[in-house]
Amino acid sequence: MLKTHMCGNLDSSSINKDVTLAGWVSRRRDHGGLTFIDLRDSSGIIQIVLRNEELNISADNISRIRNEWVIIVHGTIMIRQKGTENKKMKTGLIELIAKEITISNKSNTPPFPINEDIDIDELNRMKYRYLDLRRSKMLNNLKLRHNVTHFIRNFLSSKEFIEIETPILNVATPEGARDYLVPSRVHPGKFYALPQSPQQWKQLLMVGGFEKYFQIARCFRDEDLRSDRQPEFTQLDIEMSFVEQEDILMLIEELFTKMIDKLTPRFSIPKKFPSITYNECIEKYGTDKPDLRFGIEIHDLKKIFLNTEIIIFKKMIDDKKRIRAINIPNGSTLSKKQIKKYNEIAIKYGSKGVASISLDHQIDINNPSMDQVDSLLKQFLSQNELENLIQEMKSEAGDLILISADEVSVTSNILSEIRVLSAELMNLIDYDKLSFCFVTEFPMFEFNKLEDRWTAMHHLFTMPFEEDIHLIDNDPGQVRSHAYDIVCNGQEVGSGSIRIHQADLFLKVLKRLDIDEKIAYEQFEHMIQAFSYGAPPHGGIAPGIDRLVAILAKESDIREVIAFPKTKTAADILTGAPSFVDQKYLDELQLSINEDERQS
RNA sequence: GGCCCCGUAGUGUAGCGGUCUAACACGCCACCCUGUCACGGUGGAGAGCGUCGGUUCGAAUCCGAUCGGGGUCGCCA
Repeated sequence: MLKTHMCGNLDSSSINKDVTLAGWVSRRRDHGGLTFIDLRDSSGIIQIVLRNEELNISADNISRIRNEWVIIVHGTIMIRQKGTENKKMKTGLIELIAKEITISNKSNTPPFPINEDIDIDELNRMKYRYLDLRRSKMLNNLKLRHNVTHFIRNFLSSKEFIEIETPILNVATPEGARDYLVPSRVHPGKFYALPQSPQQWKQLLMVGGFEKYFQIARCFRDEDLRSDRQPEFTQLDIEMSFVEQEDILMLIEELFTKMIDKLTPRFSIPKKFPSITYNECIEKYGTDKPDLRFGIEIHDLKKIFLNTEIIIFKKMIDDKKRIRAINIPNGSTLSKKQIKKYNEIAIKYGSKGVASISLDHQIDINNPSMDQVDSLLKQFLSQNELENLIQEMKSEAGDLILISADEVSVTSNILSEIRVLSAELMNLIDYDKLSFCFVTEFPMFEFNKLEDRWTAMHHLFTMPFEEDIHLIDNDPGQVRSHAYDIVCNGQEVGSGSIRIHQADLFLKVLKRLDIDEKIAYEQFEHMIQAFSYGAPPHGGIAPGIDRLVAILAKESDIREVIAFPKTKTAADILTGAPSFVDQKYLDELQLSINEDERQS
């Protein structure tokens, strides 16, 4: 090794030791005959003291050293002179008195500051990602990511799981997300698909008798991106045989609580992760990924407004639509502008708006006076309705009630978004809290309006509730499944299910999904076959590593925990991928490109 | 595919119809400085405002298109 120690690992125990350090110049302070260099390596930063007269290189050469140059320094670790200690630095009690310096490599002036924690344009960061990675934030995030995967591997290994790799080149399947395709040279006209997840492989491993499998697996989905979605992402893929849903959930709960306890103890997490059913979740929070760091639950107001004079509500009830509301504590202090923003949210989801009822801070909650209510509905709202409303919403003086009346899914979208927005505005969120929960009993099927058919909500290997199987043919929307999500702070961090392991049930599901029997046999023959050779009951879960690490790193964008992420258009700025390829490759693959589409 | 936001020296921002041949901070270059740690001091260089077109006597500033980045809805079993 060109160095004997790491900068950040040195402390007072090394005083008077001769060491050789190597790294990058993070900052220099040139005082003429005396120069300080903050030397950075992957472990941290230490101050180097350069005295012209004590060095092997000329004063001229010392003054030429610049940020990000790579230097190797030999010298003695000394305690700092009294009064010159730096409490802000981990190594601030000591310093390296340099005797010999080797300049290993010079550096151009970096395109953005490496030694400051400021926001740089994303495009620039991606173009020079290797420099961005030198910044302490990225270093810490990727270290945390390593710690997470390391912990996972140890934890699952200790529970006798074994890690098995599965193929990247797979057969394309019609269901689910759009596949990334890879053309085959040996089979002209045929394509592999990159895995959306190792779903089928892990089930085949269960049939293969490995009762406990895991893999930290790369997955690919060719869909539009978001700050929490990359075209390639990593999931912790877990599958077990002879398990019930509860076994999987308990395993994940133990893994996550122990991991967070060890790696990021500053977070407070529930000892037990609460479980909530999908239906209850939608009723209370309007979403299947609720943020439970704060209250504000959705209430149904139908019974209060059954005989109302408020025409719009009456109409909604007659049309079998819903009237639902949330109560924002102290929300009467919100500005008109904010209320307008709420209405814009409602319009975004295709509704006309939200009705607001603002309660004065002086109002007597047990005997409310209409004079202390501010609302556009006021003249049609009866005293009785007001009282019932306050009681139902458990409102207090100064609160704001927001009512959305529309189809159930529309009110859910609106109220769930307003709920989170309001909690942020009213400072109801404790950002040191990780409110994990499980959402269970997802519907087996959902109707896809675009394709005019039923699709699998989780995936087509999900086990339906035994007692709901008879509904598959006639009332598929009512079939519950053994599919579950793990949710944290309003984000889905993983989902899983107990799987179908019997061929006949699988065929019944495929039929429901209107997948032609012949095609089904072509696409899934291997699964059907496998199920017919003593497939054990099995199930699993797949937490997303990127999202999990982002949450633990307090990052809102998963790109901040991925070394080389892609842009929103799935491009890699650094390397230029995707790119056009030489005609000879296309010829070999027997592919031709529509020239109209080809631009440079 | 729809909607929205952003694009000014190397970096981060200001300027939002004439006072802008564009300002500030950091960085950069030169010189000075032996205890600094966001070192300090003196001096200096560096952009014509993503691109194209339009409106106007006059455009970083207004309008349109386009490119790039980001957000969001759809989509993401």
